[in-house]
Amino acid sequence: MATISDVAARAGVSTATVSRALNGKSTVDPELAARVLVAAEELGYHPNGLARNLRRQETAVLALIISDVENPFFTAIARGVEDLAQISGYSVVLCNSDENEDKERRYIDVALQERVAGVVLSPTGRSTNVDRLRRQGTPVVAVDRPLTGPDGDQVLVDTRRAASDATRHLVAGGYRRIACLTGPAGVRTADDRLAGYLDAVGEENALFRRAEYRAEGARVAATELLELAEPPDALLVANSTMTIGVLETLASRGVRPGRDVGIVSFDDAPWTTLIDPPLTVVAQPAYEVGRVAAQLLLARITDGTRRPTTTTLEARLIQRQSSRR
Amino acid sequence: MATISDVAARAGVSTATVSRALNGKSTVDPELAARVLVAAEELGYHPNGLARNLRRQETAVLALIISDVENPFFTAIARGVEDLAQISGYSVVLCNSDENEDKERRYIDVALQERVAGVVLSPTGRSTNVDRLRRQGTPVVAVDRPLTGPDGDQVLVDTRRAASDATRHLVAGGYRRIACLTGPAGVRTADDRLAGYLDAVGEENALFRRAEYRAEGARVAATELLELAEPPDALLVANSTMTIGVLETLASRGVRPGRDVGIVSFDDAPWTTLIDPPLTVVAQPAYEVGRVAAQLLLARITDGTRRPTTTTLEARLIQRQSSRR
DNA sequence: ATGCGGACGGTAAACGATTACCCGGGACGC
DNA sequence: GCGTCCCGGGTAATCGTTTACCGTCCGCAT
Repeated sequence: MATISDVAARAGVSTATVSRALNGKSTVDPELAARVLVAAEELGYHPNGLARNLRRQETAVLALIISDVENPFFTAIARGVEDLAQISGYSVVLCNSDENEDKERRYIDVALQERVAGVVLSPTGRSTNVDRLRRQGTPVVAVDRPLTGPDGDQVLVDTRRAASDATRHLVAGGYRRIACLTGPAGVRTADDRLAGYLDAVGEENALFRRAEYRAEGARVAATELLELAEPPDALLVANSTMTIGVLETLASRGVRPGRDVGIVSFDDAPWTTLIDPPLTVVAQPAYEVGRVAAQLLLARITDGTRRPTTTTLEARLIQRQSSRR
Repeated sequence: MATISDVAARAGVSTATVSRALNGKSTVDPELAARVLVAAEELGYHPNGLARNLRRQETAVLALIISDVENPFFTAIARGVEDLAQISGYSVVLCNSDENEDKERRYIDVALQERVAGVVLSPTGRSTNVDRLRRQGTPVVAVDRPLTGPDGDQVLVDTRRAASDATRHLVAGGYRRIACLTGPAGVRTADDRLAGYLDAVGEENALFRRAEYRAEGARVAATELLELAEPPDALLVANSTMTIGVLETLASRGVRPGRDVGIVSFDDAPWTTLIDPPLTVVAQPAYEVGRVAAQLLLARITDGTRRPTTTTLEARLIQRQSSRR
């Protein structure tokens, strides 16, 4: 692969001139510049980004570490981050931590090694991993879930309030025994959504189950709830992937969503209007979360001394038919 | 950020020894090695990947360029690629080309600059972009859509045959006027699925529309079809994102899927069993496509002289209720 | 005519790792 | 006892850029 000296030799100039001509940093005689351009073209020269970044001590790459590539909520975030990064000339490396603290750590190691300019991540658990980034001075923005440690930049959704609003909406709709299906303890969004639910129904009426943020776990939990002596007449489900499991379970037991049991689900997945009845959902501004996170990150990259910011975006309850009798 | 010489100084050895101790390439006195490890730990040393890769002339990074991060088919591929890369110690950079040839080119430039070890991509159009990779000797594997140029490695799905099987299934079900909704001309999968459909119904009975591989375009096309003097009694839809648009259109016009108009859709999205009636689909082995592509790519990276391979995987028709009256 | 300043372009020193090469010393064989 | 071999570890070259620094040349002012 052609190097800068090959180009220099071919154009009959020094490597410094080639670099200057190609980067337009300093002024170069137009005739020389033209020769350089021609030579570079002829050789199919592509500057070696590794060498460049090594020398410049900076990279135009952001790492985005999310907990599930197959969850539309996170891919929407990814799109937001990418769109914004793109216009500032940054590329985005997407890493899938799979809710697995080990994988998260490995990817943080990679980010550290590759000296990425910054990291956007949805922290999987106790954020001891993040400290390593901080110690090395790599800017980090947390999305979806807050960091436990001292304050850093983060972009969150007011998910507790959204959960309590959604629950009150069910109460207003006449449901009397509302259950909550949420994610694992320790996952902040899961805990917050449960807390919002409890805010609305009161501790004494609490009926909830926890499961992995997956269809499979939700199936088991939903079955348990339905087999209670006094089964719930409505469900608040903390994530659209779980809702798939829940709806499958209902269908297999002949329980009609909306009529026999009210449903409100987090995440406005594209299919939620297709089922019968259409699903009432809590729409989270995922794309916006991604955009804001990228903005914050870029701002911090250019100015490391900014005060850390926490941005909280509002979710929106979209009322459809699954929460009305 | 600590460098290898900092570690060397602290451990009282040379940088060469640090490198050797940390990489375990050559044998080092255990006592020295221990000192090095301690020093590295104390300094929070992370080797600079840029410098390492520059020197080694290789990176353990693969680029995966796909045309839509929000399409479950592609995220499943991503997962397949990632899982396989992971176990071989490679990281995967995911890039979203958005079916946009310009973005694709930009990302290929990045891949070239960063000297990634290899590229998996779903080519957006005429693959002139790919030639640049080839010229530089970067291994490439195409997924989902073939490369036009001279042969290279690729992993495809026998989508033409799947389309004709699906169409025949509709014919067997008694549908008499079957339409096909496919993607834009020039996108190979779109053309192949149309071709498969034509294989089954014959040119003389052809009734089809093209649209972007998005819900929006599908809405328009579906409306057109339904407003024909002789509207179709069944639809073959080339992609699950389009199917969302189609189902919305049907619902808004009070046309019942399965009963009034049969439906078969490509892609076994998780929600296809939730709607009423459950959707008959052509399940593509997306995860497998990703795995095989990664395998091929890694094989080529280690041995550039292998003969190029085209792997064609079979899709599977899953019969549910939307294709039976 | 001489001096000075500015612009341009070359030389070489970084960046931080890996690794070819070399050197010193201990072990072993003759 | 001496030569040889081997092993461990240090020195320095190297990867391909960018850029600080410096020399040269030209033009202009005195």
